[in-house]
Amino acid sequence: MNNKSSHLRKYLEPAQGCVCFTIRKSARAITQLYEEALRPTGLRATQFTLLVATRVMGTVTISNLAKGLVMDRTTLTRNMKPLEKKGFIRILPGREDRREREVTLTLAGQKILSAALPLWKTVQQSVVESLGQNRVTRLMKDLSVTIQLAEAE
Amino acid sequence: MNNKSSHLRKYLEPAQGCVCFTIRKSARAITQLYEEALRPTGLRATQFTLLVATRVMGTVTISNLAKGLVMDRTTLTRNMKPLEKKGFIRILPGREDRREREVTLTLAGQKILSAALPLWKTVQQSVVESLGQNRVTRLMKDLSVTIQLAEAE
DNA sequence: TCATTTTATGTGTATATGCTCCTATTATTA
DNA sequence: TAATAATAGGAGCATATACACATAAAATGA
Repeated sequence: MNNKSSHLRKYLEPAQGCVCFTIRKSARAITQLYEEALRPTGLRATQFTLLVATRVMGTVTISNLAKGLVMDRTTLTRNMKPLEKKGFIRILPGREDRREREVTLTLAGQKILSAALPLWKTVQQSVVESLGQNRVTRLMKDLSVTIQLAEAE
Repeated sequence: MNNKSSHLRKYLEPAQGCVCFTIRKSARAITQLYEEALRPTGLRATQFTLLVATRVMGTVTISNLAKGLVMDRTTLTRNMKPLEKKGFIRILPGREDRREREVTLTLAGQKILSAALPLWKTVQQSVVESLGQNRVTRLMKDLSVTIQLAEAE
């Protein structure tokens, strides 16, 4: 046994068994598929998510939206920038509380979202078919528990 | 039913059922836990991963390492920069093939890795305990299948 | 051998991520 | 009510991510 492999055993577990690494790797992998599918719209995976979330939540503040996305508040602010620049969302000062900033989907935002929806549906169905509905359902549940772990902090 | 919610139904599935969104959200959440744990070492989650991978693979080229990590080659090149700057890895031109660049762990890299290992172990065990070993095992398997989906491209 | 192709890598650009420190506004309390 | 605390948000900084394009070197083929 040479010097290189003498203590390798120690590092096989953090290499292969690390929950963080595996989830991050999977995030990179799955993002490839969705971004490939959304490319005709010019939307990134995150951007599609933000538009959908804004659509579902209606007019919403930065912090509330960030909580729902388990995303840092400052990250969300910056992620909104490209969408605002393209005119898909509008950010206005809160009327009741002037500290707040209210995010709203514009008409252009609704249009791009409508265009993106069938593309999302296609790749989503493709992924569900490849993985199998049972595995997807199970995976989503298990990931939800993982997410709650961080939310509990 | 007002105008706002009239077609909301369409967007509940992409909001709650999107595999990409859920995995990415989970990646953000779990990364918080591991980076919090690794903070005393000054290593980010990705950096710890890169050091471990380099340790396990021994001297390795950028492209081969990128394949193993399911990470874009150019992403890996840039991710290596902070580690190189801190002296944890060394990148040298390939001796046989001068196009290649060989990544090696330095002594300082081995030291920081040794220091980080128990911190990783603690947070990993904590996560496994919180999620339950069964769920973790299942989750890792399901995520592996997801990763293979992108590798098949 | 020399032209062509393939391979390994880097750069420019844009977005994604979150921590620390800062300001403005609202809420609380002495 | 005035001082203080709490809250919402932004800016600076560093890292993470990957596509398009460019370069250098090795492999291939006529």
